[in-house]
Order: sequence, then structure tokens, then C-alpha cells
Amino acid sequence: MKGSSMDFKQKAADLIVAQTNLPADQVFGLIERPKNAKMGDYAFPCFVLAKQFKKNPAAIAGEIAESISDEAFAKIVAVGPYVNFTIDHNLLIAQTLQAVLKQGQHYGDQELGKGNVPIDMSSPNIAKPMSMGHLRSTVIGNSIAKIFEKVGYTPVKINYLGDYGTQFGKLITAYKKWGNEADVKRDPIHYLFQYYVKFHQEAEDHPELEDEGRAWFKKLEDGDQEAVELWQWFREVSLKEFKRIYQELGVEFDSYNGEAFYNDKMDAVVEELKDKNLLVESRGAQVVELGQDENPAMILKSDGTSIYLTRDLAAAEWRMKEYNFVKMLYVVGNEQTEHFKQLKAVLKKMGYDWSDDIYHVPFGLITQNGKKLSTRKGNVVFLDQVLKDAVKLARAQIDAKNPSLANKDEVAHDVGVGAVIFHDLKNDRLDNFDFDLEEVVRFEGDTGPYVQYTNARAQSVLRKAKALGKEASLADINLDDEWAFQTAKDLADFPRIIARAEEKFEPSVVAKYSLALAKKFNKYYANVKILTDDEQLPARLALVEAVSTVLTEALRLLGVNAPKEM
RNA sequence: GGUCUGGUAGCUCAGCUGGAUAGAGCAACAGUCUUCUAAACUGUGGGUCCUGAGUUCGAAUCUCAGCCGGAUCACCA
Repeated sequence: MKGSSMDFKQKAADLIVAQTNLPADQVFGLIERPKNAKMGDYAFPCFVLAKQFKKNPAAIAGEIAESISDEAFAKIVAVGPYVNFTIDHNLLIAQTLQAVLKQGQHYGDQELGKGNVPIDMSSPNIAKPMSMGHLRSTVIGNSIAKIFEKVGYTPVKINYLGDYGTQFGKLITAYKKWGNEADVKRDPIHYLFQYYVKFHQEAEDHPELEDEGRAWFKKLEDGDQEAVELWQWFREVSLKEFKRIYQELGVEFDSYNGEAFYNDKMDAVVEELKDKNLLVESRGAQVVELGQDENPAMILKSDGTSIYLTRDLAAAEWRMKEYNFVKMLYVVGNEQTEHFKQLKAVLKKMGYDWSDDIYHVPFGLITQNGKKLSTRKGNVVFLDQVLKDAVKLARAQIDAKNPSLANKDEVAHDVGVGAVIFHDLKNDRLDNFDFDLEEVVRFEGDTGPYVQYTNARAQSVLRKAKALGKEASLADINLDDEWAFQTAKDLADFPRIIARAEEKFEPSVVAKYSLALAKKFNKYYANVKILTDDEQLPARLALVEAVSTVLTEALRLLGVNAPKEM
């Protein structure tokens, strides 16, 4: 934590402790940041001391402020009941820039834990297009993986594909009735999805279709050659399509073990539950009782077939054996909260204490025009289309703003896709939002492109400096303007921001931070002429370089590229 | 109805383990490009922090109750 503002807060706490004999951790906890920067950088409220010393807080603050001093602080004064500390600005700037430039992209790396952390994420269904909902799971999971990696863990990104289940019986039925091979080969997801939607429409008037679907699924389960071949084909072409989109998003997986992978592992779980006397018959089904107020966890339906909880139990056990995880995360919509409660509860009953290491990382629902998206009704927002539109808009923006840019297509991709990803990550995971393309693909204000643009400007300055034969230096830093200080203070916060994002499984913490830092730097840029040739030029360049380093790293943690020009 | 979750500016949202005049972005209006990329910066207007009690020296933040919205409540995933 060397070089961060942690040092200063700790220092302030130490000074208070030495003077008051209050417990160190209490003092540290009480120290806050004044909302108004003019008040100083840290403040210690003296209310708690009022009773102890039987004096009014303002008087106590005055006495404390007068009796302590330290070279780390330019000013320590009492304002009302507060002892306000003003950091030696240049000291903080110098320390922070030193830390960032020396550590480069590793600035902010920490050892908060270690071991494997499987992250169950994305998990689209075969033969269905990826929607904005899958985008959320994908980008949130991807970002959490990067954040966990930065603090010492080894993330394992698992794409738990929806590649099995009764819907494949329906799909086979639909394909055989209305489909043809050429269409599927040409545009697999599009046509397969069309068949699927048509099946549901037709089934409303012709319920016998459902029976046909069930029959085909039975055949699939029994290993019927035609059924298995069709299923494999559907899976293969779908996966190929998904991988294309993942490439667009810059997301890679460590495992594509989907639902089908666990088909042969469920019987063992059912046996285990029986052996442990946890299975009870209820209304013809086999369940695990979870207590008075809880719904029982269904393991086998009344027709004897398994259900997704059964499969998830098998998957959890298998993953424990395979990865010996220290934590396991499921990045799945909040509508499945109950399911994961049950999953954890059943594992606990089975005697697995590692159930406590499983976390459901839920996220809010995306609607369109206020209505819930429904795959079956064909009311979806296709992720593929959104990305295409975003890139196209970004390209138009470049043509308008920077027509001489060299690699326009590449940058348009980074900016367009970056805008979509950033938009999804900047708000609290649990917030619901209504999909609106214009809103998602914005380039101004609190957006990904704003952060990217800020970085591009910083890079531009560094390029120009290099052309002039100037470069950043940590020697003799003496930046005394307020904008530089505010920027440096944010830079110093980066390690703590990452720690908080990890603790809360919350990429938005990093996204908001990147916006705040970009804003501070833009003010600096607007008010300070960086490339003035004086003795502080190397110091200013050090600040610019540090900002670019941290912005780039923050964006990387979000899964967003940071082009050097745009 | 039970459980979970949310209610902050016209809109979308920040506000960390309670602390000093409640903050951004968008939208509106007014400025700033012969000067490091104006995808930026500056300024103006805009708020009963859902309501009511309680805890506290101090509450947007914690507790309880109520109102409103969302999710969910075993044989889909």
C-alpha cells in the first residue's frame, strides 16, 4: 500500500491516538473525508470525546489540533468540532506518481486471497440467440474474473451452456416439420430460433406438438441416432456462433462444460441423497425438505426425471473435485435467487461446508418498453445486432470527429463495443433497466467512450512530448495546482477501489472510479497547459502517464479496450 | 398474502462501515476551439432524499410501521 493515500490516513490516525489514547482502530474508522475539499483531506470528528473529557467537541478539537503536527501535513487545524488535516499536496502527488509509474499496469495488484474461483457465467441456450440478458452475465462475470485475478485469485470462467433439456425435443420436432439443412447452415441461430418460436406459436392451437416434442427428447435420452446427431449439430453450429460474439466482446472461457456434460453425473447425486436419508417423497416427487418456511427442494419430478437443481448439485460437486475451489460464483439473474438458496441449502445438508463458499451474484432485469423480454414469444433484443449498431455508430462518430484516424475500423469496434459493455457495468448490478439503443450507445457524458477519449487525449500529449524529445520524470516533482492534486488523489485511491469491487462482486465500483478519474484529468487538461517547456514539464508528463496507465488498467478490468487514438 | 429488493433533481442514477451547505450525467439555457483531440471544459436554473415514528450529539444512510414499484413463492431454466 506504499505510496497511496492510505499512508496519510493512517498517519492522521496515529497522531490522534498518540494524543487521546483512544483505540487505534476506532480512530481510524472515525476519520472521514470532508465533502468540501477546502476543509482539508481528512477530518476527525471529536463528538465521541465530549463525554470522556466533559468538554464541548469544538474545544477538544482545538486542543488536539494545536498539540499535533507532522511533516506529512501542511495544515492541521480545528474547524468547529472537527480536526482537519490537509495533506502536503506535493508529497502525495510525488508518492503517488512514483508508485504508479514504477508498478505500471501492476499498480493496484494485491494479495487478498488465492486459489481457484470458478465463475459460472454467460450460459446461453443452444439454438437461441444471445440476448442483452446474456450480455450482462457475460460482461459482469468477465470483469469480476479480472478483478479477482488482480487481487490474487485464479478465476475459472465456466460457460454453463444450456445444451440439454426438453426444449431440444421441441426443436427437433420443429426442425423436422418446418426446417431445412441449407437454411440452418447459412444462418444457424436465426433459423433454429425461428423454428423454436414457431413451435410455441403452433403448440397453442395444437397441443399434440408438445407430445411430439417430449417423444423426441425421450429418443435423444435413449441415444437414438438421428436425435443425437441433430442435437450435436445444433450444438456445434450454435457454439460456433457464440464464439464469434465472445470474440467481439473480447471474452474467453476456460470451460464450456454445459448441462449435457452432467447428464451421467446426476444419478450419483440422487444416490448420495438417498444414502444420506435426505430424499423424501412429496406429492409424488422426490424432494429434500429445507424447513418450515422454505419450499422443499425438488430433486426428481413425479415422473422420475431430474430437474435443474439436480444438475446443479452434480455440477457443484464435480467442480469442487475438479477445481478444489476457495469460492464459486454464479453470475445469474436475480430471478433465480431462490434456486441458489436451495442449491446451497441442499449441499449444506449433504454435509458440505464449502456450500458457504458459493455465492450467487445476481443482476437486474432488462426490459424493453417496460416489458419483460421473452425468448419464447420472440420478444428479444439481439445482442449481435446491438453490437453491430454500436460499432456502426462509433464509426460514424469517428468520421465526423477524427476523419484522419488511421485504423478507423479497429477503433470503431473498441469504442462501440466498449460503450455497450461500459453501459452495462456502470450501474449497480441489481438495477433493472429498460433497453434503449440510444442510451446504451452514447459517446458523451458518463460513458465508456468518455473514459476512452480521456485516455486518448493523454496518449496524444505523451506522443507530442516524445516528438519534442521530452519525457516523464519522477525527479523533482513540484506540482502545486489544485487540479493535479485532485487527480493524484484519485490515482492514490485505485488499490482500495479494486479491493471494494472484489468484496462486493461489483464492477460498477471500478466503472464509476474510472469516470471520476477521467473527469479530474479533463479538468486538469482544460486548465493546465501541459506541454509548456519549463522545469516542471517532466513532472506533468509523469502525471499524464500515470493517469493513462490507471485509466487503461481500470478499463481492462471492465473488459473494455483503451485505444491510444480515437 | 409470505419472502427478497428498491423508492434521492424533469429523466437515468452516485452517495463507502451514520457526520460539517445532498452530488454526477442526460435534457434546458448561456459561454469557451488560430493554442496539448470541443467525444472536452465553464456557468445558470432545478430536491418535502416516498410518508410517519424511533435510536443518536448528529440519519438520505440504522430500526419499526405504512404507501408504491420489481423479483420470487416445488414437477421450466
